[in-house]
Parts: sequence; C-alpha cells; structure tokens
Amino acid sequence: MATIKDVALEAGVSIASVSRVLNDPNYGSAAMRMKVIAAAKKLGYQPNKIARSMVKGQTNIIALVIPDIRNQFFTSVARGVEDVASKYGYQVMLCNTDESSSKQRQYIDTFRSKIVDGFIIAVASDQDHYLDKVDRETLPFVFIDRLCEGVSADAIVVDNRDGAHKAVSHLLELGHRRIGLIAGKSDTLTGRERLRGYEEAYRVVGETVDQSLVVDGGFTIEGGYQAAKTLLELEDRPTAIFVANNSMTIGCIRALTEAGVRIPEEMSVIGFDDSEWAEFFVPPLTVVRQPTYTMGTLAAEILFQRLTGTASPQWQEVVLKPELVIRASCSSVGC
Amino acid sequence: MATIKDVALEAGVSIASVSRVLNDPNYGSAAMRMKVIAAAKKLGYQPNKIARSMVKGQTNIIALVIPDIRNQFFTSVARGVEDVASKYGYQVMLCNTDESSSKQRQYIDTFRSKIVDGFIIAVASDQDHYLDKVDRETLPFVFIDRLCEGVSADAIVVDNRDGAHKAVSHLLELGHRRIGLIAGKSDTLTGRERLRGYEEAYRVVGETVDQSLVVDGGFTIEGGYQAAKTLLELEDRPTAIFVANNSMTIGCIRALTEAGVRIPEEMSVIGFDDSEWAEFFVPPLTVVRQPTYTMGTLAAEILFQRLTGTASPQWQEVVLKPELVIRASCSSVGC
DNA sequence: CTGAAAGCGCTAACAG
DNA sequence: CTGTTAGCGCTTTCAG
Repeated sequence: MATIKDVALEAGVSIASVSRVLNDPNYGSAAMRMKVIAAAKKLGYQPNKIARSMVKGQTNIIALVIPDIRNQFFTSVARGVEDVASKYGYQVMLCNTDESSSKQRQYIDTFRSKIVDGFIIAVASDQDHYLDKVDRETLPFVFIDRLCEGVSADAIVVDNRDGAHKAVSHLLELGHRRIGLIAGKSDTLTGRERLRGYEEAYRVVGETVDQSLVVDGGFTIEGGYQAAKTLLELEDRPTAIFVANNSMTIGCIRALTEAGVRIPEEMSVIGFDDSEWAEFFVPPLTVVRQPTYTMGTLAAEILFQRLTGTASPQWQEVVLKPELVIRASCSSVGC
Repeated sequence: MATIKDVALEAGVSIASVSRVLNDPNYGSAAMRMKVIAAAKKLGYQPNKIARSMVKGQTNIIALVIPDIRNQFFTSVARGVEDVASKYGYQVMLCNTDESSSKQRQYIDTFRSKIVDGFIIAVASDQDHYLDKVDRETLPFVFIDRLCEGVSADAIVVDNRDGAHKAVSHLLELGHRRIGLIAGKSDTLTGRERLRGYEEAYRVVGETVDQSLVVDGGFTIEGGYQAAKTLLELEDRPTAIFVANNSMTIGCIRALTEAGVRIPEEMSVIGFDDSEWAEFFVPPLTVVRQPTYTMGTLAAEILFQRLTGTASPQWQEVVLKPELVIRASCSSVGC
C-alpha cells in the first residue's frame, strides 16, 4: 500500500506538498502539480482516511441506531439517511439494537471513542436517560421517530397521536363502536401517543374506551399475532382493529386469516405504516402512512447542520403529519 | 475528551501502563490496576479507536455493499451480517449502489483507503472486473448472492438455476405449458441462472421455450409491472408466470390485480424470494425461498476467517439450495 | 511557493 | 513489572 511518503519520493517533492496538491486544487505550480498527480496515479495512491481522521478529529462516518433494519419503516429511513450522507461525503454505520437498551448503550459507548462524528437514533426506550450523558457538542445526535423523555436534542418525529386519531375517527365514522387497539410498547412515546390518539378519537365522539379492547403487541409480529387472538377471543368481539405498527399488522392479519375472519366483512383493519405490500392484500389495506424516507433525509440534514456548525443553537423538533390512506380494509357497520 | 495521557497523569503512571491495563487483563500489580481503572472511570475515559486503528492497521469495520437495502432480500442478509459482525466486535457500514457500477466503484475506492478491514458485496453487475484489481490480501471481500465473472474470491450463493428449475417444474407438473418468465437483469449471473433453470425445466419435459414468454423485468418493481403487462397483452397469454425476484413479484401482482386477472384461477404465480407478506396474500404466494439471513451470517463468517487468517488458502464457494414453498397461488390447468 | 517538523492518541518494541 | 520512545500516515503550523 503506497503512502504519501512513497508519492513524495516518486515525485521528488516533500510530503507536505503532496498533501497540499491532493487537498487544495489551487495549490502549487502547474509543474509540481503534474508531477505529484502523475506519481500518485502511478502508485495507485489512496490516502489513508484513518490517518486523516486522526489529525482532523473526524471520521466522516455517522451511525444509524435503530431497533431492526428488517422493519420496513426503518429500512426506508435508512435509505434516506444514506442518500444524504453520501451527498455530504459521509458513510453510515448500521446498528440494530433489537429494542434492547443495553445493546444500544454499547453502541453509543463505542461512538464516544470518536469512531463516528454523530448519529441518528430511534431509541429502544424513552427511558434511555443515558443519552443525556453524551456530549452533544462533541458527538451530536438526532432523534428519529421516537423521543427520549427529558433528553433535549434535535428530533424528527411524526405526529403519532394525530395519525392514530385519524385512523380511529375514520372507523368511528364508519359506525364502529367496538374498535380494538393492538398497541405498541408502552415504554415508547410512539406507543403511548398512538394509544392517546385512539382514546382521543373516542372522547371526541363522546364515547368511552373499553379497556379490554386495548392489547399490547410490543411492536413485533408475534406480539401482534397474540394480541389479535386475544381480541378475537373476547366475549364481545370488536368489529374493527387499529394496529399501531406494521410488524404487528402482519401478525394481526395472520391471526385473522387463521381464524377465518373475513376482512372487511367481519373485521375492519387499519394499520400504522404503509408498505409495498399493503396495497396488494385482498382487500388492500387502509393505513396511516408516515413519510419514512423523508424522515431519514431530514434527520440526516439536521445532523449535518450540527456537524458543520450551521445549525441554529436551539434544538429543532420537526413534527411531520401522517396521512390516512384509505383503501378497502374497512367497511361500514351493518353493511 | 480525556485521552490516555490524562488517565496516566491522574493515576500517576505511564501511558504505556494505562494501555496495558486496559488491554491485557493479566497485566500489572493489583494496586496499579486499581489506580488506572479508577482514574479511567473518574475521567470517563474512552479509548480513541481511530488512534488504535492507526497503529494496528485495522478498523474493526466491515462494509456491506448491496443494490438497495429496501429490498427485503438484502435487509435480511444485512441483519445476518450485522449479527455476526457484532459477535466479532465489528461494526458494519452500509453501502447502497442502486445497481450502479460507478457508485459501487466509488465505495470500493474509499475502502482501499483503509477505512474498512474487508467487505461483503452483492455486485451490481457481473462485469465489474474492477473488483479483480482490489488486493484480496490487504482488503478481503466475499461475494454474496451474485458472482463476478473471472474474479475469484470467497462466495456465498444460492443455486439459482435449481430454484428456478423447481419452480417451473412445479408449474409444468400442474399441466401448464405456457409459462411466462419475468426475468432478472441479464448482466447478472443470478438473472441468467434463473433463466437457465427455467429453460432447463422445459427441456427436461421435452418442450421448447416460446421466447415471447420471456420478458426482462430488471429486478425492479416497475420492471416487473411492465413485464407482466407485456405478458398479459400477448395474443396467446401464458397460464402461469414465474417471477425471478421479489421486487418484480410485487410489480407483477400489481399488474395482475389492475387487469382483474384472478390468481390462481386465471393465472398461476410463483415468485423468487419469500417475504413476510407473501404468506398473507390472497391467495398466499407460492415462492422459492432463499436462506437470506443464513447467507448473511455465512458470508460474514468467511470474511472473518480471512480477516483472522484462519481460512483455508483456497477460495470457498458455498452454494445453498433454495426451497420451493408451495402455498396457494398455483392451480392445475383446466381446474 | 515549498520543506521541515510537530503532533493527533495510541500500541509495541526496547530498555531498565 | 514498568517507563521511555519510536512510530502508524496524515495535516498543518512555522520557517525559509
């Protein structure tokens, strides 16, 4: 592996000159520039980024910390992040936490060793106060999708309450009164806000929520499956189900299919998070769509503003509005 | 940010001792160990990995180069890779090429600057001979899913021909004779092998392939959509379609749904690649399932064997067998 | 405009 | 067992 020294030797100049020629397009006489560039090319020289990082104190790498890349919500976010990172000449490191705070903490500890310049995180739990200890001056980060209680930082979130509200209101308008909720993890703000939106929608129409209709699905496929089964076994079965994320929606549909429950005739269903496949179910799924890719790009843009010092001193919290995409998985009561 | 120097000062020992205590659990007297550990803790010391990488000549980062993380096939692979990497104390950098050879080349160029210790790659095209120039001694890599012609390296692939063969044979057994193929990119081995398996299955039963039934879908949703439309417009429409990857399957189903073609009554469908959602289509999709997660873990394991020098000197090519998962999207002809 | 030299923070000989 | 010191490859003063 050729180093800057080899190039300097080959070109007959000092290493300082090589460095300058390669980094500053306006430096030096044309003659020496030629020599250096020729030498570099001849030796197939590739500057060692680690050495550069060492002196510059930055790596041009950011990390993306998420529960699980297999969740389509996060893969889309990830793509958004990667696209703007690459625009800024950065690379992104992927970190799956599996919703485990300790795994998450391990990752962040390694970040503190200057391996990344900053990170974007969908916290495992909103009780991860550990984050408050990371010095946002030297290691900026931005929250995505989920906030962390009492920890102030930039954030890109979706108005989850509004999304849930829209979904449940839609069902109420269709005449449903017993609407099951397959809720997300209660230790995430996301989960709680979607629950709140559900309750709020009921309140608006002056109805009260039957707590037995609210079942925790933990944001996982399996959890959604079990929750749906619980709902189906109820004496007074709901006529509609609102599912608080896409993984649980898959589990829910599985349970419904297994039980031979027809959608929407016997059960209306609305999921949170759109997917490529949601449209192709029979019937096509009505969902609350979040601007996932955009969330990724925005988060990355804010992070780079911090990194380049062009951000406003105040933390920015961007709240995006989700959209109700009405397809065919909901029917009016009595039809 | 505290450095090793600060810790040494605080503990009243040399920096070498600090380094040793922190890296070698058997080093030093109990007394000095205590002092060092206490000092490190007090200062919240976190060793600078970049500095360490600098001297050790390795970063403990590997890269995963794939066309698009949004393709579920690759997200599952990615998860497998990350799990193994994290087992070895490594992190993984994600690189999306969008099937673009030049974007891919850019990434690999940056790798040559010692930013990763090795990489796993699903090549954009099997004509990316550029890869042959990377020195596998200093920057080992392993192919996943797709090989590169004339470039020898470790590889984890699936027997694509066999998978396609199984799928098409299944359709032939059901009595289909006009089977459409939505083929993948012809400049990938994967795409060509699936085509070959298709042709082979026909040959085995002594039938010839009608070339008008083979349409290129380029491995994308849109491509699959267009290809399916082409197939539907044929004078002598096929009675079954075999789709060579999951993205195209989504596009194909969209086209079928739009055209009001019922599955499997009017058209049998088999997709390549299983998905969480394939099972929940109505009817549930018959697919060729690839061991995606396992492919990721195996690729990573081989890479780490190379990295640790425990691999056999010869290149290893692991060929995994895909499995035909029969659900309900195919019917017998005449039923 | 160019070169010499001082580090960046750490590890690993090399001495003692 | 412990400390001193020489780099890792690069950027960046500081001189010339």
